[in-house]
Amino acid sequence: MKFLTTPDYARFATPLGPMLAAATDHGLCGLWFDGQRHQPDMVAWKLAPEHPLLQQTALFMDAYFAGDAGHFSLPLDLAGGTPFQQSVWWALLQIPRGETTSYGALSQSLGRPSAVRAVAGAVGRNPVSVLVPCHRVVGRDGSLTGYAGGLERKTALLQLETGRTYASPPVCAKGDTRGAAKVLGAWV
Amino acid sequence: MKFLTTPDYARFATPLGPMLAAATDHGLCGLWFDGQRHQPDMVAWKLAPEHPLLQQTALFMDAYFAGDAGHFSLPLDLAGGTPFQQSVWWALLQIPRGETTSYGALSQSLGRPSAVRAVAGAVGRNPVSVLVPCHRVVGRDGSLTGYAGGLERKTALLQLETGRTYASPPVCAKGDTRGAAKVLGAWV
DNA sequence: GTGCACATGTCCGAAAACGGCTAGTCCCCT
DNA sequence: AGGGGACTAGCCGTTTTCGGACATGTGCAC
Repeated sequence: MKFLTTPDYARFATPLGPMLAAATDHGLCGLWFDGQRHQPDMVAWKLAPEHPLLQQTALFMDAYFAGDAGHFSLPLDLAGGTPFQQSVWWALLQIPRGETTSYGALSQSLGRPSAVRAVAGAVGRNPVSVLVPCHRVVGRDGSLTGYAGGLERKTALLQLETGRTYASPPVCAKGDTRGAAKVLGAWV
Repeated sequence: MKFLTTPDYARFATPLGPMLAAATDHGLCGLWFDGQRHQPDMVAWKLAPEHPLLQQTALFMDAYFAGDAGHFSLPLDLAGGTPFQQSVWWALLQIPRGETTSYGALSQSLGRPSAVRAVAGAVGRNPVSVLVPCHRVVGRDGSLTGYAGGLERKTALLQLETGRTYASPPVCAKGDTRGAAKVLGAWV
């Protein structure tokens, strides 16, 4: 995750915890939860709470978490990332609010049916959380499988969008202590 | 239970409750009571109440439940199912009206004397109820032991065919609460 | 450069569980 | 003795479950 120009950034609060937003001249280039994986290093970034786009973003997120389903029209700058990743991220934008898709279906729609795992990796590195709805991608069997911001947040986001309740993520999935430790490490 | 061509189906009433009949180009491929176990999923089936064979079937069942013992000559399509299952189903057709046989005797006549339990499993998955007389197979000691459409219906069918009265099935056989719950769930 | 780890899905083989059973045993009760 | 009920161990095709092997682009540590 590298940016051509040094982004401006700002922080704001949400019901799911503080978020960090970043913008370049071309648009919003990042939106991360605190403690999220794959965060940028922010070297030489400029704090700019009064940046118009960042303020719009904060306002929009307020509305979003209030349940407002309005269409968002903030300019996005997804130039950071490989061509493959970008194609995945743009594809994510096609998933309508309230719906979910699977990693397999997503990679099929990208014309790379067998690159499921690569797609999953790209989804996980989506720089603009929530707005680029990587949380709408779930396992073929409906299981949530993972989220860079933590499964709790993925659950909450889907619940907010669909109105349905989702099973809370297991503390230790399938006896995989390694994974559980990671999840805990990110949160405790 | 899978069919090569998507069957046509129709529903009609009987004294033992509504039935669902299904037919392919080759003949009658299914006849189920409402709530019967091992029902097909009916994906992409076509409702066709005017289908000649289905109408014949309904008429025949009317006559059957009226006590008419006439020989039936509807074409059957028993192609769904494994070779083993098909051999069992065809063997069932050899049991004359008014008679019963046992699972053990049936498996002996099939040349698999020790495959009693497997035969029982196949009998239970007979797709064409009543016409393929799986209800004429009882336990070695005369007990009715089971019926996918519910023991009440098995009792009624045998009573109709033999004129004899059968002991009504116990609400809770041999203290097996699990089984009893299933039966209740299917019927209530 | 090399190797490894990933927010997975599909496929395939092996193993286990599951029945619309039965015959044999053991016990208890006439 | 003899009959009936509870319990057990085999029986075997089918279904379900489980585990491993593959495929893939990328970032990161050596």
